[in-house]
Amino acid sequence: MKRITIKDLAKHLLLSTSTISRALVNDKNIHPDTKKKILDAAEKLGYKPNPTALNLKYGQSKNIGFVVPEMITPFSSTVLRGIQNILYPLGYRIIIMQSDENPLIERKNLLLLEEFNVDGIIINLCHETYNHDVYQQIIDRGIPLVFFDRIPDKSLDAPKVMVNDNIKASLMIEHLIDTGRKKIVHIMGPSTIRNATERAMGYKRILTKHGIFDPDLLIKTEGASFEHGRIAAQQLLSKNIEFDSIFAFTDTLAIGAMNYLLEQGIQIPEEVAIASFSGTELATIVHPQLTSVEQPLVQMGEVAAGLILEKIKDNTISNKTIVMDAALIYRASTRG
Amino acid sequence: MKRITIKDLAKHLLLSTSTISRALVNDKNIHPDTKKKILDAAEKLGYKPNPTALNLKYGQSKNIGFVVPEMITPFSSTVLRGIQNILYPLGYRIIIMQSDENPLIERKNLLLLEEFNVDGIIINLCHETYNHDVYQQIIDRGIPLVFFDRIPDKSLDAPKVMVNDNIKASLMIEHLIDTGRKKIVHIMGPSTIRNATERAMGYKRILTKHGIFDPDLLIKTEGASFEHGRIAAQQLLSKNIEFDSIFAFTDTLAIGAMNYLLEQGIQIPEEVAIASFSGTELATIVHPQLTSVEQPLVQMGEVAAGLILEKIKDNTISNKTIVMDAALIYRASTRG
DNA sequence: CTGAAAGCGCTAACAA
DNA sequence: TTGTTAGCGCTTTCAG
Repeated sequence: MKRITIKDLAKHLLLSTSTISRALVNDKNIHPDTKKKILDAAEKLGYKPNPTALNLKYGQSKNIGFVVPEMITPFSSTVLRGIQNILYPLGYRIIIMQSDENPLIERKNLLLLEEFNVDGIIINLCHETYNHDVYQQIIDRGIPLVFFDRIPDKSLDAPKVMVNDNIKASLMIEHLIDTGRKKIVHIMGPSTIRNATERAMGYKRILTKHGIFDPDLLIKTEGASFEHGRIAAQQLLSKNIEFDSIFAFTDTLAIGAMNYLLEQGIQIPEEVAIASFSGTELATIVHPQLTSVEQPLVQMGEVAAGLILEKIKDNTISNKTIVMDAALIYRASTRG
Repeated sequence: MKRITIKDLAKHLLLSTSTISRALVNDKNIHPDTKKKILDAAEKLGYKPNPTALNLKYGQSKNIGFVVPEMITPFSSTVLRGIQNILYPLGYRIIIMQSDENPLIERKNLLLLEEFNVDGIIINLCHETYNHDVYQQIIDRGIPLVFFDRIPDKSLDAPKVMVNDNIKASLMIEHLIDTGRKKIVHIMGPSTIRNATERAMGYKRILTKHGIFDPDLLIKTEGASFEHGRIAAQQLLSKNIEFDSIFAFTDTLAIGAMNYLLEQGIQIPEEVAIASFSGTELATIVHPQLTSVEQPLVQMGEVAAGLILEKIKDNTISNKTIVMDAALIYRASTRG
């Protein structure tokens, strides 16, 4: 079942390979009749261009790397959808690497992608500073690197796609206060993640403004999994800390915490309101459904894909940081 | 930032490209000193082999297609992890395509993968029979095609990885009966999916054996999303059908149904016990946690990857169907 | 308008 | 032990 090539067509039609190629690439220097004959034959014999040959010729792999902390939650898969929307029609392939929230694996993944000869990499960090050298190295080697969601600090000059974590977190806290909550816990993600500190800053600022900031209510976690959320809630209860609401760094933390509270017989939202930050479907598949800051994940993917295409076309253009809007969606977990 | 090639090394060291190549591929016909010199230079200049050139040379793309109905739930991402475990170390890239549970998109994806020149495809169907012709065509063209989870009927000769849906469903129903449930609803998936009919058969067989099968308790859905689960639960209530438990085709259906019942103030598991079939993390992130048949997803991925490697190596070997074991995990949703 | 030939990076006969 | 050459599939000068 050998692939049929341009050569086979040439032999079949007693023409040169260059003529065949001309017909196929819509070159003007070809007689319409010849062209038609070739196209018909190509169709009949089931000719398919070999992308590998083109890649070699043009020095591109048409592969884009996509590096994310995990794909278990819908967060990255949703962003991926946006990326695919843009990149697949253009003939790009996307290679996905999961870092398991482990900077060492992230590092390995990045190096592997370089081996794979990708034309660019879109990445959501698992740890802000750990692999700074590798990011810089990749950029220096001329491979476009686009960051989204968890981006590195300003010292790294690269295209970035993000939302305004600080402000959106502030707004969510304002909402909790508006609905009568006073003892607002924040389950903060690891401070090695920029978003975690940004969201925490928004939280702190508003509470301070209202004169109700209490450091005991700020719980820092080691990670952002469901389990970390559970543990945070457990801590709150075991320390006998009084609270009437929780704002969590992510859906996963919020859900983990909520489930633990529910298991302890605590009423959500009557006794404790819960709000999160993400934009994944997870917020709506739990009961009660979660109030949360919803990021436009698909569009973030599309924008990231657009940025990488720009850089692939011309690596010298200056790097944009795109700040996207996120929406506060109020659901049952903060009502009542 | 041009990539450095074998040619650059040759020029640099005043050697021929073949000698360079020999050093790089560990050929024995080379003087140790020369070899060392070359390897050192390669290291120093940052030489990286160009996979595209090799692919062209050997007629392989080292790309494997992975086609799934969706990646929003952790199901496919977990299987993917298993596939990556096996395939990444071997230098394969994995191209992921989501079919959105739409046979037309699945068809398009498959065709696109063919264009992409993949060496093989691992697929979880979104509809059993609709694209039968394309599957056959791909196989006929010599591209190994491995099915997992939702597999096609016997008429298609290809490697398959599955669990024993029928038996495991039966065991779960027995469990519900053992714990005192008598009016057991089954939320069945679309009958265009083989697993759905298999699991439904297990359900029906056991209930019939116990003389308590009631066709009114078998709800067929149009899909397997959370929303479909909600709708099913809604139907049950609006039709005033009495039931004390639900066995759902998937986690998603179970969760959708459970949330609807919870919203209506129905106690889970006191009034209605819920069990599902899947093996994803979803079962443990809801409250109460779901009893379910857990498939060994990572291993399924590893096995599928193994099967495709076998077929890539020798496409003439006969096709195996691997039936994996699944475990019944009892959680809070069926207690009490 | 068409053909011949070179070249993308690499390997593998075949010579030397 | 090393060098020369052809070729993987395709496009693109350069001749004709």
